Amino acid sequence: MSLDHILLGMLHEPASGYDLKQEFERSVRHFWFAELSQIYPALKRLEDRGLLQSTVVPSSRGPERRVFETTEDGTKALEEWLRDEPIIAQDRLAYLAQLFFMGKLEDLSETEGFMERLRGMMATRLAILQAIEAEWMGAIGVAGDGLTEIEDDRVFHMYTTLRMGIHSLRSRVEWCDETLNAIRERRARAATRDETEVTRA
Amino acid sequence: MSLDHILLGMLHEPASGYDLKQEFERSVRHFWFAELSQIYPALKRLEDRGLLQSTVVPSSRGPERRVFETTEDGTKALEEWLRDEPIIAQDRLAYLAQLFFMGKLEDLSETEGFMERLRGMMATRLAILQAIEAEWMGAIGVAGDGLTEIEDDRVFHMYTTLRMGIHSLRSRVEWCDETLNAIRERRARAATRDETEVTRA
DNA sequence: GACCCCATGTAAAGGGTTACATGATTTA
DNA sequence: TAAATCATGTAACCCTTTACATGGGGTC
Repeated sequence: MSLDHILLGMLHEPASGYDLKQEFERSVRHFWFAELSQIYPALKRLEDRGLLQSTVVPSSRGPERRVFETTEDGTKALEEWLRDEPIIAQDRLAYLAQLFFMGKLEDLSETEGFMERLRGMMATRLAILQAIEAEWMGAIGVAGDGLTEIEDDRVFHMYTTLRMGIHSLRSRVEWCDETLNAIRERRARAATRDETEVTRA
Repeated sequence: MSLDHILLGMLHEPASGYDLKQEFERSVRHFWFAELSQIYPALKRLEDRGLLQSTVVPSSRGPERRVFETTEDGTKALEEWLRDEPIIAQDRLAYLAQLFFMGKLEDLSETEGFMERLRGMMATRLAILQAIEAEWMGAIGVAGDGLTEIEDDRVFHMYTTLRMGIHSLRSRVEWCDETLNAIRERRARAATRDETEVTRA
């Protein structure tokens, strides 16, 4: 299971479930999401299987913390997963399903509105990733091509996943634009046809 | 739930669960996937909720077929869903998670192999979608820009989803290439550095 | 006779979301 | 004193995957 391996990957240094949730939001949010209510039992499972071990430590503020660290078996399991074939899951894109059947509404202005809202959402996400990229590049003091100028190999790997998000969202925005153009052309043509008919009548 | 609505969308004419599975493979496979064992109970649920009704009919070959058709309520439910906001689910891209942590292997050739295999998979999928597009364009006898030349609005809607798949996979392949180039540059640089050190020693 | 396609399902297990419960400390 | 943050969890439900069960008809 991927969540388990992501948790193993994040535990290069000891951390609690709560810490790991923060880390999720900070660093892998663009390709994975997990609720706390999913993380806690996952950590317990991993400990039961001997891939993690935990100790309870008092917290400076708030209740006690259960802090996990990787065992040797945990590291082995992670490396095995990293050497696996690329895991590609089935896409399930509900908004494409909506669009696919939207012809049934027999009103292209519905589709136009839908695509405009979709474009907005995609563009917002793209802007967020680009801001993260800019911030990163600033932090490491890199000006030109991040991919070749990054020193650290670990940072390089992380950065490539951000690049994927940017490529992907850019292509989605482009697709929205292509589609919106086509819709507008179709609507314009339909309007002209109607006018001609009205004039003729 | 989206599966339910996709089934409603597909039932413009009466069909059995088995038929609908074929239809899944034929027409929405690039953005949705469902097992038969998921489709049968889904149809039952929809019938219980009054959005579908079914009749059992004998089959020319094999066992009896349970054929479903939409009710008025079913059509209403579908249209409501179509008028909803675009539904964007959380992406969960396991292969990006693998890549994100792959620096831990401390061997860029592992990453290179991984990215080559990933590129292969993406390119294969892209080729499949492009073949479908070509076939389609041939079938409707359209030569130039499909999006504006398609007559039927329903066909237009379906075609846009195929275009999304093509855009998306093309951008993934491009990202793989960008990443592979960067990896090769890094490896070349590392090799040069090693040589210099060997010469010096 | 073996195998594939037609056709319908159930059952168990895995993975994810939403809601609920609890309670301490810090900040406005 | 109210709200936010720290911190850990459980429970119910929903969706998906995998495995199992059944049996007729046609083809090699």
